Amino acid sequence: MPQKTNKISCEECTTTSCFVKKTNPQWLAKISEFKNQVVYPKGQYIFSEGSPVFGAYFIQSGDVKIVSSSFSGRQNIVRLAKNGHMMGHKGVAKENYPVGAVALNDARVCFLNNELLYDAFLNNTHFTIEIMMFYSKELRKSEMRNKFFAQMTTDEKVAYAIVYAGEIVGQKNNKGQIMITLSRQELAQIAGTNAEQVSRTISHMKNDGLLSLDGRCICIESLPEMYNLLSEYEQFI
Amino acid sequence: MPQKTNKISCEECTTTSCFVKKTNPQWLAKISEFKNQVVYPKGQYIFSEGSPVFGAYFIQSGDVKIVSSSFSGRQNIVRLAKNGHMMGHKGVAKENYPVGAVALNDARVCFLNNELLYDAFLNNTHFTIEIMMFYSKELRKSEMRNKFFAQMTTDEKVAYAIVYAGEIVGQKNNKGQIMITLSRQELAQIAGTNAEQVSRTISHMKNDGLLSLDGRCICIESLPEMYNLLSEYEQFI
DNA sequence: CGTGCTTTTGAATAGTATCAAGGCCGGTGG
DNA sequence: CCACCGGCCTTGATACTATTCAAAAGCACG
Repeated sequence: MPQKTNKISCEECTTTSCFVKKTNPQWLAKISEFKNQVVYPKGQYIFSEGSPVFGAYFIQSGDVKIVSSSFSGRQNIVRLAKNGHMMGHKGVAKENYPVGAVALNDARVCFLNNELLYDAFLNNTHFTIEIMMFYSKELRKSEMRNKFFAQMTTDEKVAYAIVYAGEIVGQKNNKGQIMITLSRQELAQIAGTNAEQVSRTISHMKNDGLLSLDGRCICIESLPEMYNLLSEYEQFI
Repeated sequence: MPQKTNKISCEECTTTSCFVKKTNPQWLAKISEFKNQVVYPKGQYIFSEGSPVFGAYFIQSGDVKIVSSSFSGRQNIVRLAKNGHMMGHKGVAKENYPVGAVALNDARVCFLNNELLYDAFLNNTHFTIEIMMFYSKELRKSEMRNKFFAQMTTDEKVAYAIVYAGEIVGQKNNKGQIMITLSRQELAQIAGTNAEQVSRTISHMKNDGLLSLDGRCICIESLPEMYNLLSEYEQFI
C-alpha cells in the first residue's frame, strides 16, 4: 500500500531537474503547499490503465515504468521514468490514453491537479516553455524509435532496450559498471519482442563479452561496444 | 523552385487552426510582418535532412510529408502534415534530428525564426500552452503507434497507413469517398514495410470490396470496414 | 510508339514467434 | 539444514510470416 510519510517540500527537494523548479518562488511555495505526495513501494501502481487522471505526476525519487496493455493481454512498456520526469499529464481534453505507471522501486511522487497545473502554466512562462520543450524532445525520441524499430533486427532492439534501461534505471556497481535488474519479460516489453528472444540475445552478448550475468541481473561490461551495435541508430537515445 | 508570391498575412489567413492565431492581436500583426512565406511546388523540399533549422514552419495550405532516411538508404515517413500543422521546431538545443519535409502538392508555408518564436512564447501564454498541448497529443499518438506497430501484422499496418493517409491528405471524390494519391512506396514508408507488401494488401482489400483502384489512385469504398480492421487499435488515429 | 518507372504477382529465403522441455534460483516449510 | 515447489530463465525444434529477389504487366511521359 502507498505510504503517506512526511511530505518533502519543493524548497527542500534536491531533484534539480524537476520542472516545478522553473516556477517563480511564490509559485514554488504554492505548489509545494497544494501538491499531494505519496511514496509508492516497489510493484505498486501509481495510476492504472483506464482510470482517468486529473493532473500530472512528478517523480521526486525512484524509478517508474509506464505500461500499456492491449486487449489481447500483451503488455508493453511505453517508457521508463526517473526523478525529475513528468507523467500522466493528459492535457485538457479527456482522451482515452490507456497507460498505467508502476513503481520499479520505492518511488516518491508528487501530484498536481489540473487546476493547480493550469494556473501554474498561465502564470509561469518559463515553466510552460520547459514542459513544451520536454514534450518536443520526447516526441522526437518517440518518432526516432518508431522509425528505427521498423528496420532493426531483434538483436538490435534488445541491445537498445538494455542500453535504454541502463540509462534510466541502471545502477552502478563498485567497478563503475551499469547493472540492470529488469526481468527478461520487461526488457522484451521495451524491445517489442518476447522473453525468449531477449534471453537468446543476452546469451550471444555474454559470449561476445559485452555483458555478464550476476544471477539474473545484467551487467554491461562494455558500454562502448553496446553503443557500437546501435551506431546506425545513434540519434535517438 | 520555391516561388515567392504575394505574402498572405496572418490577418487574412483562413487557416483557423493555426497556432499563431492564439497570439494576441498585436503579436499576430508582428508575426505577420516578420514571418517569411514561401509557396513550394509538389515534390520540393521545404527543409532537408541534416541541415539545421533555425525556427519553425507553419503550413498555411497544402500537404507535406516529414521524411527521415537511415544511412542504409531506407527512407521513412515520420508523419504527414496539412494546413494548421507545425513542423521543424527543434527547441533550443541543437540536437541532431535528421528529418526533412517535402511538399506533396503546392504548399504555402510560413517560417518563424527562433528569436521571433521564443519572444512570442514569452509574451503569449495561450500560444505556448496550445503548442505544449499539441506536442503532448502528438507524443501520445506516437507512443501508441509505437506500441501497436510492435504487435500489428503487415496487413494491419498497411490498413493503418491507408486510413491515416486518408485522414490527412485524402481528397473526397464526387461520391464522397476518400481518394489517396500516395504511391505504394510512400504508403510502405508510413507502414514500415515495402512496396510489394502494400501492393499485396491492397489486392486483398480490393477483392474484399474495401477499396477500389482508379489507375494508381486508391479509393476507400468502406471506411467503416477499414476502421473495423483496426478496431483493436482504435485509440491512436 | 517506345522508354522508364511503378505496380503486381510469384517463388525462394531468412528471420522471428511460438511451443515445449529442462535447468536454475529463491523462497517456504518441515 | 535440507527438500520441495514455483517462477524465471535458457535452449532447441518447428511453423509461419514477411522480406527479398525476380520477372512480367501496366501506366505516364516524351
